[in-house]
Amino acid sequence: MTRSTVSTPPKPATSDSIAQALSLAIHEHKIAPGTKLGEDDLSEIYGVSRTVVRAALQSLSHIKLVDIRRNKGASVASPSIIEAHEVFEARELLEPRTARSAALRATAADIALLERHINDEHKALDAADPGRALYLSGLFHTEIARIAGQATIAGFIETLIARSSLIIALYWRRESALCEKHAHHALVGALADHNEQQAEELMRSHLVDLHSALDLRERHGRTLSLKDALSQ
Amino acid sequence: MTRSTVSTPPKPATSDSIAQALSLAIHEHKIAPGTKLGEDDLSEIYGVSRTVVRAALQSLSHIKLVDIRRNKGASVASPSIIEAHEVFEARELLEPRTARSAALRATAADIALLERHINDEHKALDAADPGRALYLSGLFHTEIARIAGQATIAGFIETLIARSSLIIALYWRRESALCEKHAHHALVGALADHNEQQAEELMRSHLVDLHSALDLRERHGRTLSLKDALSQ
DNA sequence: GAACACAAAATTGTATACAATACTGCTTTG
DNA sequence: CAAAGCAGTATTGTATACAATTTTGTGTTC
Repeated sequence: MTRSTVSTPPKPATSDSIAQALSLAIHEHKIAPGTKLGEDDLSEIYGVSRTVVRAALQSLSHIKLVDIRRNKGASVASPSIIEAHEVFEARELLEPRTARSAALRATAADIALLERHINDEHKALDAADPGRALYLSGLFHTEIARIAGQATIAGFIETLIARSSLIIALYWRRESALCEKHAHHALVGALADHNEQQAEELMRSHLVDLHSALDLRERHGRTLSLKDALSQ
Repeated sequence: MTRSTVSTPPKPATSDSIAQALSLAIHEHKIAPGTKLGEDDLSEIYGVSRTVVRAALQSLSHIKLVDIRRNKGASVASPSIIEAHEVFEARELLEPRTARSAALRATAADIALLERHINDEHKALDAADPGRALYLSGLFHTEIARIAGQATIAGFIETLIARSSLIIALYWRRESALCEKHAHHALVGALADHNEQQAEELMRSHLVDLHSALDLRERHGRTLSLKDALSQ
């Protein structure tokens, strides 16, 4: 996006930039849950010492995006079925309320921004880049939390959405025809109209739809934990 | 508590143990908001290198207990009035729901544990140790979140309670006669009876009481941000 | 041939050394 | 005398070196 020259410019990567790059890659499903994140590999990739890589990994582990086990190193987290339920239940608790607040406070600029987000999302889908579409979809939710003006809760939601990305990578059912484009569009409409009740209700049903589009049966649970235990 | 011998035993402190020790000290108001947390000082105190101290500080900064600014080091966070409101609004959103879930799931052992907590709280108050009483009071809330069985939300609440401790240190009004002992006791009663509605309502009013016992007027805001800007 | 034991390699945890930045106090100057 | 400039000190940021632990591969034994 920034510079499309041949090689990456020798920009001094900071721990934050590395965390963000990894976070983006995870969001876009470029790195699968369970993938080992070796410190030496990353330090070579980003041209910094392990010190700063470790800081980035620690940062990501605090939001449960990566899993650090002592003397075992870091790997992309793979949430269990229980955790998956918890994350979506938390979202169903927080986000409808947040959408209501956002409906109260949304300005014309906010609405325009959200519509641009949706537009980008469609473009990513048309470009057959579902990873980026998923990332933008998460950004849409984050943006609503920001509009609501509750930075604390917005922070929580941000981590929940990050974890949702992992959950979707693990448990998404192909069969379920997801058409959240409409859901997002309707939500923006409610926000633009300052219709609090509708915004809250649309957000709730949207999240319930997402939640039920996951395959969170037990059988997978066993497979997952075995695979998890084996994965390096 | 552990060993009351003369000097501290040469136990190898880990980054987690340091973070917990600092967290406890902040909870108990042994360290005031704004206090500088120099890396060299801490590394000497705990007998480890700055590496592990930095990890501990980073960990605490992620839950907003300490504030790290580049090239400026770490200091105990001092939440603004806006942040204070946000924290309590978030608590008022999360905790009543959590209390409801806890009322459903609380076992006899849970109730006994909570009653022991309240007892300890009273003992700390009698021993004229309000810092410890405050810490135990926070632990009471954390425990309820744990009983509710939603680890994700419980984690959020834990960070909110930690930040509440800072907020209370900054904005508590002496005048307000706090008698939350009764509130906690009544809450345990509702949990023991599995009375969801009452538990939710008691928690909500308890939090509203706490919130309104803070002095969050603007005038302090200016004083605070000035002091904040000056405090190294 | 399978299982165990042990040695070698790789990886993470911690400490230390060096570089960069911010802070302090003095001197100088108007 | 106030204010700005400058040198010295202190503190943080990063890289590297070493220690500890885990993993891997090989050889031995039953």
